[in-house]
Amino acid sequence: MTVSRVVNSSGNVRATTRLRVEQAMTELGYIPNRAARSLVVNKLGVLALVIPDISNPFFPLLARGAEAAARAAGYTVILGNTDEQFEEELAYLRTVCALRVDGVLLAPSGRRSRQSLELLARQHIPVVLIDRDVDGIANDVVRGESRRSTILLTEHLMLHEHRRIGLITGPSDVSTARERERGYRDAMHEHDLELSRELIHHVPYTRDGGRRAGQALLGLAERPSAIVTANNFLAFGLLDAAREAGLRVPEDLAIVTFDDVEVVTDSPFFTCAAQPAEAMGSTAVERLIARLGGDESPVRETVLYTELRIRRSCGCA
Amino acid sequence: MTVSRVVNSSGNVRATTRLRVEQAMTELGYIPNRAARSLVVNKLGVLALVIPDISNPFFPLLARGAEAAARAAGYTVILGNTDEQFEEELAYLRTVCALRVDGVLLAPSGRRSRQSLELLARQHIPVVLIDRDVDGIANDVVRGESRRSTILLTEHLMLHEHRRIGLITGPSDVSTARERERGYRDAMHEHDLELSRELIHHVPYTRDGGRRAGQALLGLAERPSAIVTANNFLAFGLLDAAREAGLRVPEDLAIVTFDDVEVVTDSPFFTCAAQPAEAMGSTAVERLIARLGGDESPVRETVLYTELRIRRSCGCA
DNA sequence: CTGAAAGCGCTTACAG
DNA sequence: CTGAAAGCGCTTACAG
Repeated sequence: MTVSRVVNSSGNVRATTRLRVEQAMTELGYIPNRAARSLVVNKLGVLALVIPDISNPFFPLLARGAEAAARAAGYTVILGNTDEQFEEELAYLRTVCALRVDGVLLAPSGRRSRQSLELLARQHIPVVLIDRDVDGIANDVVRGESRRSTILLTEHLMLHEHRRIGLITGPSDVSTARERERGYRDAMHEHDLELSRELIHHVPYTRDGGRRAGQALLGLAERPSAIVTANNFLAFGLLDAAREAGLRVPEDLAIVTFDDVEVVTDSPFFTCAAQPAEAMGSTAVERLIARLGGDESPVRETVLYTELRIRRSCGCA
Repeated sequence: MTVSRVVNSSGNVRATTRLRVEQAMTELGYIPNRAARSLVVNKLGVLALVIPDISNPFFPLLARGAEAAARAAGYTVILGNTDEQFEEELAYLRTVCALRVDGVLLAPSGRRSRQSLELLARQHIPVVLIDRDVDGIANDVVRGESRRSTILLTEHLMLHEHRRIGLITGPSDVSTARERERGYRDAMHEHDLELSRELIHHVPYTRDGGRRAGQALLGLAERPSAIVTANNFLAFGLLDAAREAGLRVPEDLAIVTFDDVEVVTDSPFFTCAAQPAEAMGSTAVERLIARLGGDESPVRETVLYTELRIRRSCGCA
């Protein structure tokens, strides 16, 4: 009991007693058991972050932002990777429920993640969605601006006189993929450009997905002179396809994309909409911690704006 | 008690009783509290993975390998990022000790990580070092082969007739940086090439570090015609410096490096020693789980070999 | 200022 | 086959 008071610096302890306790603690290397503590105070001090693809540099950056904000608030983040598989997501969430983490940040794998949210709601574990939203259920979400940014990207291609413009986006299952498609469609429509089905491809958010969609688009009788891709992997895959087809970028094919991966690339090449990944992570943590602190304000959507970075892949000098 | 038997399928329970329990469980959405369980069985089912730089794609890959192996064995991995700061590492490890995780995988920040190992030993938490070793203390370690691979890289440059070859490696604090330096020195010595101090640079494992060291090397009165870098960030930084100096790679400057980041790069450009990051993660987890299972065999060093990938940055067609 | 009692949600060992 | 008792390492509320 007295030890507990010293550890938590709660209540009054005589100075000499405190010293004796502290000395014994360092002597024994005593570290209080937080799992045991959590049993009675109902707080573990741990937040779970669930991301769909750890090999996409966007998510590690987001994780770093989350971690920094969590640490500042005295929380530890545990990270889970789902490889875009709903089953893995659900399994991981069951585990974190069993661990009784205080809250969850979830970048959902897709539409079925609604079940994930239902599980967490039932366990009374607060969640903040991150990067992607889930249909049919209202939940706090922190995400990037997708639609408007894609309009800007598409219009930038039009400035370069492109009129036949293709789109490669992610699975229609994923909110960001749909929003980016919407932005593309809006821009094309707005400027009276042809919006044909063969110009729009939904594929997994992978390099191979981008390559396949690229092959299809570049194999078209009337091939597009420019293509918008919805993330960095898709852009690289498209670049692969262009090379295979013997096309130069941007001379023969202009490309603009979502996401910037400048940390791990040579000289930045892609004109892109760069999402503030770290800020997304930290903002989501702040929202979650507010909920943990008893904030009962209405469900909130926080949209962080992206920055357009003009590089060379669009045809700019 | 009966519920416990059903949950753990231990002991005998009448079929009808079991059914009633199971029904109640799904009805209530009951998920057993693992923290409470751990208090009595002394096992949490959680492994901590501590990495120094989540923004370096090498570590997320390693994390994915660790996660897959852990999941296969029924463990959950929690990930911590230390940003190469020993203080962060120690703080994170204190937390995982307090959480009473079953074991730790540690990619240490440097020499001072010896204290980390001492902390964990004192708490009787098994550790496996990963990627990097720590001096002055014997511990299981799973790492890549650094010295011999660097010899091969350096000799490959010699095949291209280079004789004045520079090295940019990480902090001498970090075992991989030292081993790679050793490989470079051995190769140079073996072939009677000049080994001068001005040709060897120790810098942080960052793009900026690579750039600064590159500026220094390329500013030399007699500048090297080829440079070995000890990781992917250093290689990109050197490329930046080469561009600033108006040098073409590989025509004016040949580069070979450690680590391959093909997932997130355009067409693979760097001739490199590619470490099997995922295998390192999974192998380390297997070692750790063996220790958890009571394996008391002598401390073991597991060295995974790298693959030399010949690309264009060295001057090969 | 200090400590004995009760309880958090589990499991182990024992009794019936 | 089922359940009451004790205990894991803590904290809360109370007594002294």
